[in-house]
Amino acid sequence: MSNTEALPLITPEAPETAAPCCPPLTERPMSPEEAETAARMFKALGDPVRLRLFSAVASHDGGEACVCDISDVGVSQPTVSHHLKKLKEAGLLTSERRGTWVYYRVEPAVLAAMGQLLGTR
Amino acid sequence: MSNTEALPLITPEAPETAAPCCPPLTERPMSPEEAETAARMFKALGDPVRLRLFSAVASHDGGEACVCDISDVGVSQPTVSHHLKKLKEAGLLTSERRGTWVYYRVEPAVLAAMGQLLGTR
DNA sequence: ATACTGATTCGATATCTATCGATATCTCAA
DNA sequence: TTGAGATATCGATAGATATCGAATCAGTAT
Repeated sequence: MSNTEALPLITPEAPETAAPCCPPLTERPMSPEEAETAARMFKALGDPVRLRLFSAVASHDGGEACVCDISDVGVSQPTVSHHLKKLKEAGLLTSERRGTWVYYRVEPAVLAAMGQLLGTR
Repeated sequence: MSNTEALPLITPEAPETAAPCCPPLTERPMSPEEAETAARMFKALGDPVRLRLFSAVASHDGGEACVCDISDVGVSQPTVSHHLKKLKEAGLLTSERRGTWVYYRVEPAVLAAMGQLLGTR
């Protein structure tokens, strides 16, 4: 098993039309379901190593980075791989193999969705 | 006895001038220190129960809520208290006792800081 | 094929965390 | 002072998670 399924923070079929998962945190109390969905994202970014990996990808030229470009975060290579998988499972990153290397990129609608959640505008 | 110190996402002395902890995630790779600080926040919101509690406080009239107003999240009273403490330790909430009740409110600079982190604008 | 490099998966482990019931603390009122 | 209601702390526990080395898989080049 372990099919690394992206969890639907935003509708995976049509990321352009991306309806964010939830209204702003401050608008009304979140429902249990909304909280479950949104917490997955926050949790994924709730580890320093993952946050650095995510930031490294997000800030990299062309909006994508090879694992080899970002692995220098002070943990072993399997651990890097583990964290990237978590970010992928949370729907924050996507990956694609091109030849020898695997490239990760930020799922664009996600940042917008999180921003909306925080009520920033 | 465990003084529940707020961690400095923003400078605690002068929340009005609040310099956020970090530049946008997408601007450059975060440093280990920045990641450590920011991850604490995300981690605090990375639990569904905590997210609901936070949202309940944030959306409550007057920007604050008594524990009794928000405890209906499906877990025991000690667990609610535990989660509120975590949110406080992460610098997301503050609390004040008024008579019999304890009121929690959102640390206002925090939402802005998180928004900035996500690069939403 | 064989060898080499990059990346993921596996299996083990130590630590962390969410949860609970019981208990303690605090405040007000009788 | 005694009692009751609201929160917080304590102690225990089951489950999650970050981490590693070893093994494996996937491509490329020799």
